[in-house]
Amino acid sequence: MNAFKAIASEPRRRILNHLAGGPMTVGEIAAKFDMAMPSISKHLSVLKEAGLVHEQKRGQFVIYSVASDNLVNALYGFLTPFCPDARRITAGRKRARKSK
Amino acid sequence: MNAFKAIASEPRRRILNHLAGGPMTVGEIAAKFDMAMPSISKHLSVLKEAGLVHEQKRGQFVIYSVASDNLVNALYGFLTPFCPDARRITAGRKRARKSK
DNA sequence: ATGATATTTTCCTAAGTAGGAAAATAGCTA
DNA sequence: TAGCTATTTTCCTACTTAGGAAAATATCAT
Repeated sequence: MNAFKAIASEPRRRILNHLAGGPMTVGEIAAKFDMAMPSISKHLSVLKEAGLVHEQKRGQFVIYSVASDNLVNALYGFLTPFCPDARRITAGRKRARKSK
Repeated sequence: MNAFKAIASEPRRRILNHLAGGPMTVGEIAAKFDMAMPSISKHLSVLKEAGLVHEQKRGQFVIYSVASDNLVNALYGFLTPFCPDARRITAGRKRARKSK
């Protein structure tokens, strides 16, 4: 159950949540976070290892997407409205989507 | 959301699961795990900090119990039947209860 | 092939964590 | 009080992780 370790990290939870806005490339994700791309890439590989995201190569790009079929993800999505911290992250995502 | 970090550790998930059998003292818990009592005690304090267990002092004993009102715990309980690893842990608990 | 862009890998350092042993604390009982 | 038991705290070592910089890889466009 690596998924628990994967979501134990706040940066990864934020990435996962940002990714919930739809499939996107590593660069698009990195642009939204104050973190170097290699670090983002490593977090993504942890999430992939845990089965929480899917990866699809498109030319030079790698498109990541939430593994919505994953039960843990589903539960986390369900949990979000109830947890202050998770809610804060979600609020940030909505803000980001609007301002785009 | 320290709960995620708390359940990211397999020993803590096992402790939590063992504790689901009912309230018990640190010694009773430690007896079931191949780990020194101080280590168990520290794991319990992490779980308590995360709000996943309750603590009640009874003389020289400290009785711990699952914080069943905690949403994360509830979700973990729900998740158990679906996850191979979680199921293995649960099986261990049932075995332990029967052999008592 | 050359150059440009996207991503990952490698290597490093700083920080966090797990677990044990021994000491400290708390509370019971005589 | 002293002695006993239960638990926690402190201190230590080994291991893991996060994150950045630089190098390597992959793919596209010329």
